[in-house]
Amino acid sequence: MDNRSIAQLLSETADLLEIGSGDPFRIRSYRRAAEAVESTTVQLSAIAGDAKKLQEIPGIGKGMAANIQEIEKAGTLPLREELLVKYRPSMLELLKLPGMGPKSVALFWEALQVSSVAELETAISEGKLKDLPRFGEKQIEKLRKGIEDYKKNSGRFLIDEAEVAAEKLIAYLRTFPGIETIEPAGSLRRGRETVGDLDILVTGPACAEDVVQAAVDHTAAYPPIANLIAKGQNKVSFNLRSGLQVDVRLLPKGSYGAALQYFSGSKMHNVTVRQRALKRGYTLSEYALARVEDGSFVAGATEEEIYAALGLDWIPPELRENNGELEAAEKHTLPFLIEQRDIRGDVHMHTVATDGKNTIREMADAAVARGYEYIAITDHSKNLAMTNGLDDARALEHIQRIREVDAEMEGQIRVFPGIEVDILGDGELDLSNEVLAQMDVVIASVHSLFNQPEAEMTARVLRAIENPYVRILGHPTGRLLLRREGYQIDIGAVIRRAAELGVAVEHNAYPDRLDLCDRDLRLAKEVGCKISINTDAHHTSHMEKMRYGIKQLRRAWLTKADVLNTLPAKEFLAALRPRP
DNA sequence: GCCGTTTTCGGCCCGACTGTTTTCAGTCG
Repeated sequence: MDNRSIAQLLSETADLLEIGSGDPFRIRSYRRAAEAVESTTVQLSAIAGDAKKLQEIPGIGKGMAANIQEIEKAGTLPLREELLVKYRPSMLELLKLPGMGPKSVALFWEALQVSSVAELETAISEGKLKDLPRFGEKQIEKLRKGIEDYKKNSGRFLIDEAEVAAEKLIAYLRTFPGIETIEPAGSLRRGRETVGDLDILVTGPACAEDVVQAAVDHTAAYPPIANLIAKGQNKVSFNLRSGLQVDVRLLPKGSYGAALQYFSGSKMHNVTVRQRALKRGYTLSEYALARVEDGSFVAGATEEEIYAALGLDWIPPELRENNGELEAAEKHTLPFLIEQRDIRGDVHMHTVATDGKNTIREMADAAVARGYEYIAITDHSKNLAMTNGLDDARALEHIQRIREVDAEMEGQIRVFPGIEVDILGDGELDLSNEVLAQMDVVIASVHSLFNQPEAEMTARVLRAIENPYVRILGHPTGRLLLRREGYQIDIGAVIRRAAELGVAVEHNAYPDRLDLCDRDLRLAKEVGCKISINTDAHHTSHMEKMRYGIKQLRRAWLTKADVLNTLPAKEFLAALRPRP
């Protein structure tokens, strides 16, 4: 089993223990172990036979090593199964609702036998929550809203999860002789932040009509399949254990481009493209572009030849949303979208000084390996007590160490001193201006001010960016995909004011964050607000997540020129808001 | 359940916010 799945089992066990109000410290060690498993670079299945090696991972002791061995052997662990008899698996889903913790799940179960989102919804509409302690009007309304938001997103998966699932399947399919090209289509290819299901298109000699059956059988024999939905002539559909639905289509080379175009969507883009085809006497299907009068073949092997036959430049999948991309493709004015390799630095990251997992030096080395020219170390400030946030004195010491590492790197990379300072309830920052003045990169972030009225929330953030030392606004909307809609904030007003002040707004590239949606990013570009894209890395491996954020920027039509950290080190600093 | 020991058990990042209290529990980061 892969590390991610092991981590998930451990973390679910922690949740269940918490619902059963187990020993809080025992619960914490399950969570810590889950985190450790997730972030270790060692593949656990490779060392599962050796309990000593497992225990070398910090957070894994004797008992947890045994648990992991049991998971490898049996696919689950006894404690979890035991708890799932007592409680219901659907309770884990309840925990995902905003404001729902283990205590509330336990309460609803004991008092009302409510164990799922659907049952909770019914209980609310029947007014059964009213008699429960701690649940007044506001709490109930919050839950109602939370369920609504949850239902909007449920059944969708974060882009990185979908991509990992796609990569594994692709590696498996590649082992079959005669399969040459495999590509994900659908919303994954368009770079949507979440995907509903996975569309994989396959071609090669093995997909020719007369021989495709063997390749179809091979696909249907993919070991991780949890539930085979359908196996047809050239299509296999199934669910993975995560619930993600996958459709694999095996197509002859001649129609591969047409299929890729068709299944990449979006729906509205395709409608417009087909209308255009009809106007020119063609008809476009997932098999080919053909003449209307006699059905004769015009194009189909590649997307390029199809778009070209319609008088269009090839359109990057991220732009296929019927937002003017056809007009631009016709006039040859499609933008040169930003690419991963344009990014020269990641300027929001944490170290062991607060809640990061690596040292300053380790982060710097990892950034060198990625080819970056600079990074900024921006640990938390004291208001985030649980992260061991820095106060003025510690922040000053930390800057000193950052400068030392910067010198150690001897120009291989620049390491800028910075801080992610917290915005307090009154819009003030929790470190002194004297200290902030020492930092190259001051990111002001909202962290813990949920459930404020929108006007209040917006006023606080606007107040915070008036502080002349603030150079970047960190996770400006605070949204967490699939879990919560985000802070209630007038992001338009914030972006406009940031533009006036010269404060950059951050797009957090981490897949469950992806702070700004494409609408916000387009607005930022429109009003001249500077944008910086960062991963908020708490571990060297997190820097990899940059590519998911890049897709969002591309979807918003952004180019290299629109993003601050595509600049070389000196120019980057110079482009930040000038210090007083 | 992990860790670090004064090796055998005690300590384990904690403060802010909210809504419900009438002194606090639950959730969040």
